[in-house]
Amino acid sequence: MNSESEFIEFIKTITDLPAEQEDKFRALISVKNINKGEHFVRAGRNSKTIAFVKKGLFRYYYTSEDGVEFTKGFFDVNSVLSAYDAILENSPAHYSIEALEDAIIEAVDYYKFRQLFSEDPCWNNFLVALLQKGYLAKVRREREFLLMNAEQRYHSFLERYPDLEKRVKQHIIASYIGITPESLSRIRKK
Amino acid sequence: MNSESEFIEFIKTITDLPAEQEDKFRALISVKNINKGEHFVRAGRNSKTIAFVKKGLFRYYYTSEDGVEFTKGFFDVNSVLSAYDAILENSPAHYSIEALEDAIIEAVDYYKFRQLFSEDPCWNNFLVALLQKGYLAKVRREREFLLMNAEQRYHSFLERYPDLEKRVKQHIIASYIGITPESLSRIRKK
DNA sequence: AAGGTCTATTAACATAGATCAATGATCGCC
DNA sequence: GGCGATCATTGATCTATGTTAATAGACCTT
Repeated sequence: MNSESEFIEFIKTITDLPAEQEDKFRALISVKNINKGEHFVRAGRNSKTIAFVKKGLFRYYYTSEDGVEFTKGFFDVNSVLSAYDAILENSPAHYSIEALEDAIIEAVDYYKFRQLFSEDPCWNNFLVALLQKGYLAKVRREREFLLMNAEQRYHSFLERYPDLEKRVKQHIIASYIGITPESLSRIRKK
Repeated sequence: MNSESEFIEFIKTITDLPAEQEDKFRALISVKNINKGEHFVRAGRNSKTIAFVKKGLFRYYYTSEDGVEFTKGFFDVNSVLSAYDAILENSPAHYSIEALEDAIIEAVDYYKFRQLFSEDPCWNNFLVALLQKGYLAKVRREREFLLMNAEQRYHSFLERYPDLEKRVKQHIIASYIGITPESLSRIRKK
């Protein structure tokens, strides 16, 4: 009997997964704990792993030259993590991925995963679905930066991530919205 | 003898294209002229066409509630145009796509194109490549909005689109950077 | 070439959000 | 349960960019 994999369950919600491919994929998975404050990816390092979040919460963030952090996004349970652009370009990641809560992930080496691609079209289907989701999220975010002021972006954050306001510190939310913690404090007072 | 298609040549630079698929795809293409100022996609309308730019220059732009335009991006010769998020969601486009110069495109109905997908994996390869490119562009742009001020974003624009400064009006460049034409004028004076 | 319509520049003022600094509130830890 | 460290709030300024408005230049069109 095989061990359970939530990653595989997740993939099955997106595409048909032949039993053979399922087994091959399962062999690539290793389960890892990441404690709050630890990193899955660090800016400046090459990365070659993708992972599925079984438990916990992550954020992606940039660090500017003068050390200020800017949060790109939040990834809760049932998300796929990766420094995908860095993997594709085989270059150091521009950003870091940090656990905001104690987490458990299922990690897979991208290059080993990539080898499955030519064996069955299900993987391309899966990748297309992931990319489309990521693309839609970025398009939405771009629209927000172009069209909205800080207060509107805060409300958009609340709508999109209704439970994160309690789970995430103010200064991290502020860095997601693109303002200072002081400004966010003032906006919230209203 | 078949007519030339730059769209097909472009696809061949990305993936192997079996002769049978090439013929089927060619049958879907219709060549169209779009004059400067005319639209390929209009915000608020459903769209179901993708197109390849043979000649000319396009921009994607949002229009805010109070009628102000914000340019998402520029698409020169050898680019693929589509309101892809709107097509995926089968919903009205949030943005418009306008010709900034007299243009010639090769247009293809997305749903007819989509029917080819199950016939050969080359189409998924092609789609993954397009999505990755789009995704990388959005990631870069998000980073710029989070980390850079207006002047830095202007210089980033100049690096990325070296020849567009001459071809595109100031107020459109300003709307891409996310500032007013007046502010851009001041930045350029330096 | 004159007139009209876009487009770009410039200046004066307004404002959102940043910065700096001080004070309070929370939270983990011995 | 107290103490230091982190985090949030608040107030006083500062600055980048927006707004408004006026002018000047560019580009058509007849």
